[in-house]
Amino acid sequence: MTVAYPGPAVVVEDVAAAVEVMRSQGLRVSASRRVVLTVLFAAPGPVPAEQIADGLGGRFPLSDLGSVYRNLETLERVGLVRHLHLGHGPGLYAVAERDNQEYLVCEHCHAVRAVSPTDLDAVRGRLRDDFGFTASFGHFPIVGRCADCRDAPPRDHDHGHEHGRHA
Amino acid sequence: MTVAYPGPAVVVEDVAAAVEVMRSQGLRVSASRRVVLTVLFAAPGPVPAEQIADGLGGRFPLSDLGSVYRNLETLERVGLVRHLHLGHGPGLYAVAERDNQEYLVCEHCHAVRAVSPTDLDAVRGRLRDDFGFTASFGHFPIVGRCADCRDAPPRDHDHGHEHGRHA
DNA sequence: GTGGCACCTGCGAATGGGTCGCAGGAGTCT
DNA sequence: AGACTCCTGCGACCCATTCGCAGGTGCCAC
Repeated sequence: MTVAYPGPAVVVEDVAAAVEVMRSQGLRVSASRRVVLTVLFAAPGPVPAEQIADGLGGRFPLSDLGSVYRNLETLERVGLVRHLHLGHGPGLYAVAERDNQEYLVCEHCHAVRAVSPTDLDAVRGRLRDDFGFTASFGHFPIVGRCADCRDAPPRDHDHGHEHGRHA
Repeated sequence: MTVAYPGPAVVVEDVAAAVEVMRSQGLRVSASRRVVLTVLFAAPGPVPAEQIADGLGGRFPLSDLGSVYRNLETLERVGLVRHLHLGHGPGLYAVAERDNQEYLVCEHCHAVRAVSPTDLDAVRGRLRDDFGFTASFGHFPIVGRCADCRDAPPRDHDHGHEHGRHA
């Protein structure tokens, strides 16, 4: 990880278009990079690296987790991929264009709600007005209680093994 | 970690008072638990477990990191301690009463700004109004750009090895 | 003040997520 | 087709944290 210069998100809507971007950036188009992109496009939301290495349930076998991480980093550097951290648990990766969203995560039921950045502008505005701080909830989401769990008793407030369903 | 039932924060202002709470909870007051508390009270802000095991620069030598983790968990369960995650990097621990704060972390210069929960009520209010979501920024802070770094170019957006100074 | 028993400690090994170095393999350009 | 890199797979490694176990110790009762 540690993406030195995460480029601005590049908009592509399929693997072929992503491959074009890769070529235009001087990156080689290898089989494993195609698989990484294929899995990311096929996934319903952000997925952990290990799931990418599994090749979407064995349909696209990929051998090496280390290479997956390197490819994710490379693809993130050119802006095709992004990653985020939902609480604890492994980092999650997604196609940048398809996932330029910000997240609200319920610490109780682990539900994940994706919202478009503009929906959070009012919140961001308050933070800027009150603290001169410009928040971004893409990489580290907002954690708290969703409406359903507002009054639920505390349970445990650590580990994020379960990746809540997306709303 | 994985605190099963993090009790409500217990308010104590020194090690002696914390020891009282421990006794009242049926916990044994061991030397190493005293050291953990002493270090936490002496620290200027949240500190990683390893720094606790170091015993505040060797002044209070503690042998075993594993025991430190176990004690932190135990003390957190009774509400004397809490922990949080500032970006990447190890978890940070603090005396619950002294640190019932919420945090804003700059992803660029890693500065950490502690604010009292009430100062974020307006922000929380917007989130509740707009999404029915009750946010808490104590365990996972708000990440973004502080005023100084608002217009700085992107640099890297991962790893939090440096624990920014507190504001 | 001395047992005794459960709890706590220290140690070491293990786990999970992620990175790195290296040697060989495969895109790409000509 | 050749050559030059980059990319891959493998294994070792790192860090933060957890776990199992055997032995030590705080605390309560007598």
